[in-house]
Amino acid sequence: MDFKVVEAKWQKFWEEHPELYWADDNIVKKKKYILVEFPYPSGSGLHVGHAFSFTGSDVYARFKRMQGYNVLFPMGWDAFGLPTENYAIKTKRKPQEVTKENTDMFRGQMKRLAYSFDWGREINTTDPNYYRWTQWIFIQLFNKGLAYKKEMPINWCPSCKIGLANEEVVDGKCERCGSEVERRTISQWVVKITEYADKLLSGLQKTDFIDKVRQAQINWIGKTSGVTIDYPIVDSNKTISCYSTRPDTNFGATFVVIAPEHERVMELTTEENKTTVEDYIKKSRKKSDMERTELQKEKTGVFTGSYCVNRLTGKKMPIWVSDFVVLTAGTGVVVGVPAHDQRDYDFAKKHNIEIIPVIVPKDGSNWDFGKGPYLNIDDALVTNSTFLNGMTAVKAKEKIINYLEEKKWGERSSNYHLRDWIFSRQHYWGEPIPMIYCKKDGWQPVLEKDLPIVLPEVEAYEPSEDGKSPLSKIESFLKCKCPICGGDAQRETDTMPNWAGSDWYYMAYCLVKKLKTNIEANDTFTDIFSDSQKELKKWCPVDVYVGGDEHNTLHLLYSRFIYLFLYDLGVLPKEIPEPYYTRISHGVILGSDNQRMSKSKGNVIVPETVADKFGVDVLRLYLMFMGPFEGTMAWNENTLMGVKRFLDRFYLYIDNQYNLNTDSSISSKVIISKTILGVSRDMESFGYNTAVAKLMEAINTMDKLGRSDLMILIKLMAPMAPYMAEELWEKIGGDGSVHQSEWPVAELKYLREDEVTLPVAVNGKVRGEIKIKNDMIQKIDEVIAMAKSLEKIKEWIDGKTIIREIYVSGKMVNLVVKE
RNA sequence: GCCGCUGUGGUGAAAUUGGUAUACACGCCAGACUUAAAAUCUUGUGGUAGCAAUACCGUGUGGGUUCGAUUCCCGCCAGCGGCACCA
Repeated sequence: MDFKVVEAKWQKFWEEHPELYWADDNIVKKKKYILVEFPYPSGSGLHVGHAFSFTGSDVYARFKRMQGYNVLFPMGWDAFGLPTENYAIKTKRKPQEVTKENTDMFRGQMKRLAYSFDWGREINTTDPNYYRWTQWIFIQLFNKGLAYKKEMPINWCPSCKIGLANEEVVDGKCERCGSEVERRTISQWVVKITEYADKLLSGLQKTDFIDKVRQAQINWIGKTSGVTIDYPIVDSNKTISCYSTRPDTNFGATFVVIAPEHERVMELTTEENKTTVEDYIKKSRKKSDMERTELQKEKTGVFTGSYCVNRLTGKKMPIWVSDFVVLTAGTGVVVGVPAHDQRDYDFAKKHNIEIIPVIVPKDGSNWDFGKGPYLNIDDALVTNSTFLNGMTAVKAKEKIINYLEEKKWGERSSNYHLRDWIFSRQHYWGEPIPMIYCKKDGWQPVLEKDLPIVLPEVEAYEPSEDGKSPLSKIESFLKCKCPICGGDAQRETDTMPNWAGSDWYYMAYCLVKKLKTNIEANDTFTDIFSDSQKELKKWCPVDVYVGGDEHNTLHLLYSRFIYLFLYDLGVLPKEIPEPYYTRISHGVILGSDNQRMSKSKGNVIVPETVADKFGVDVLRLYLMFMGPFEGTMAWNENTLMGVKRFLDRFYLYIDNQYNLNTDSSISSKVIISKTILGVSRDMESFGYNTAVAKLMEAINTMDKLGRSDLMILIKLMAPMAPYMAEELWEKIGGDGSVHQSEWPVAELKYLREDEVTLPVAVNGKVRGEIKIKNDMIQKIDEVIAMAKSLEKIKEWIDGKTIIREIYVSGKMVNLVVKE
């Protein structure tokens, strides 16, 4: 088979028949929404990771279509982002143009690799018709009080010249470029995702994510529960609040520590400590997050001069400042119980603070507090704590929280690892945040009729040292009128983070036809949403969401949040509380040296090159055969050659007999039925490696087949090798496109074998086998008698006593003997 | 430290979820075709012993449950991924 000729032929055919892969909004048929993460269209084209996940998803989509589902399998472009902006700056071109080129390239490559996307639903996050919706969503967040402007210390990447979300900082370095991140204080838009922490947590129960993903989400949200305790400040009528998950140890509290960035630090600092505290704050501000965590053994800190009172014991506790306390965790102030917390212990030791044990081992043994804190919770009893004495730590925690609440000294509360979401980016190539600042009216959202706020075409997009967005230098963009008073006002010049466009793209695919609807005077976006209930109800939730592990926390959480928010807003169908039903995480392909592919290592495999050399079908089949879909596996040219051999053999096998007038032999019929069953089951669970193995086995063991069974084989092959299947389907005279043919169903009569081979074991070790007719399966005594009469078995049981005879119906016989 | 995952031939990996361990593929050995090579095809291929039938051992490791464990339970070892001074 000359794959180049065949590919060209069918590519043309598919191009002329896009309806093959259209999802139908109107037809009454069971639906399947199969979503694969849309790519960032970089200048280097589709890489092998894309090819892998797209092929896996495509095989599933084709399989489901053939099974009679109305399949929605869309594709689009997550096209805002720094690489394009940087590239545009370097080449002095417009990001819009560069994006257009890149998406054209990606689309072409995808079509060549035969992905059966519904191209009628293509979306692009940089299309103003798309991002006006992204902007509209932001306005809804603002209107509900979930988006607010705040002076915030941010993670600043000096190389990208951009503020980064906490999530984008890895090991104190910029996730993209690897430069050391600095701290800067900038006024930023922040989205209160924390308000949805509990809903994001409980909503997980309505999904069927794989455990790994579910756990990742739970850990990321990181809910703990405890109590916020107010400690009165000495010589003041104020209090200071600390969050604690271990109030059961609170009788042992001896000091309080406040984070250096905390707004109340100076208020607590007495005159004589002012200079030392100020010095300390300055020093710790200079430290990057990296340094702060690197130096974790050394618990530095200074005394503020103030004290507060532990009302449980009446003890005066000194208030210290230390950068081991994280401002954004809890209240940013920590109560120190050195006897039962490693960090508190280290701090107390260093600064000579009293250590009071209040938890002891249950078994009465002595703990040497000179060596370290006692951290055990399970086998511990409370002591030295008046009314808590003798209780287990768990019981004491409940009791003390109730007590503190009664006394109004504290309040039961929860804390989350999840942080509010910094939404501002000081860059050009992103969605403009649709807000206006008026001196008189403050921050106001852009009126719906004025959406989208389109990115102006600019000459220079370089980010600047002052950290301001390039848009701030464009007068015509900056200046505007206040939507309330009509007076002079200024536009927000920050743009949105990359996540914004991908937060709701799976919904956009459903209502793609309405995305461009004109907003008339009386129309609103909400109206269009309401008008789209039919489409949303039709397709959502996403049945299978295929993506990479790297998006299991952030993207998945952000987009779930946006969905839950819009759901509460009432614009989404009531019966669909979560956007994604299942999540499949695809594996990673390493270079042939078992290392991550990278240009510097020279181990990059380009899918197009492989397709040029061996054909698309070989590439696709090989990707599916490499190993389990979720696994990490290395590229191996030898295995690829094996797959090529198989495809050649498969083609010849059909080509040699499709016009012979033979009938299938019974044994071949049996193999065909088993293969149908096995391949279908494997495809259902993304077990493509074993699906291919079963097809290989079939070809290896089968003799001549009749026409209808050859057609079945072609169909089974169609999702993975779409070109060859289409070619063979035409040869054999099948109707239309093989991809619209019906998925075969195994014939039960061939699956029912009339003879079963049973292994016979003695003491669990297989020593022989018997063949029994089907109607014998239930006859226990006869089967066991047969087993015992086997010559080979006799050798093992003669002269011994059979103490047990086990017959697992239709499975095996086991005889337990004793000397 | 916390959470999650993985460990099976020379290699990538299977095993219908407790019932013949190593399917399928690569690699390797031998053979056929060829002047030769490549390609293709055929046979063999977990280890040890044996000419052989066969026997014993064998799924990281040590225990346990069971007639029977790659599969379930407990401990350990190694590796991978994520989070981490979160109070």
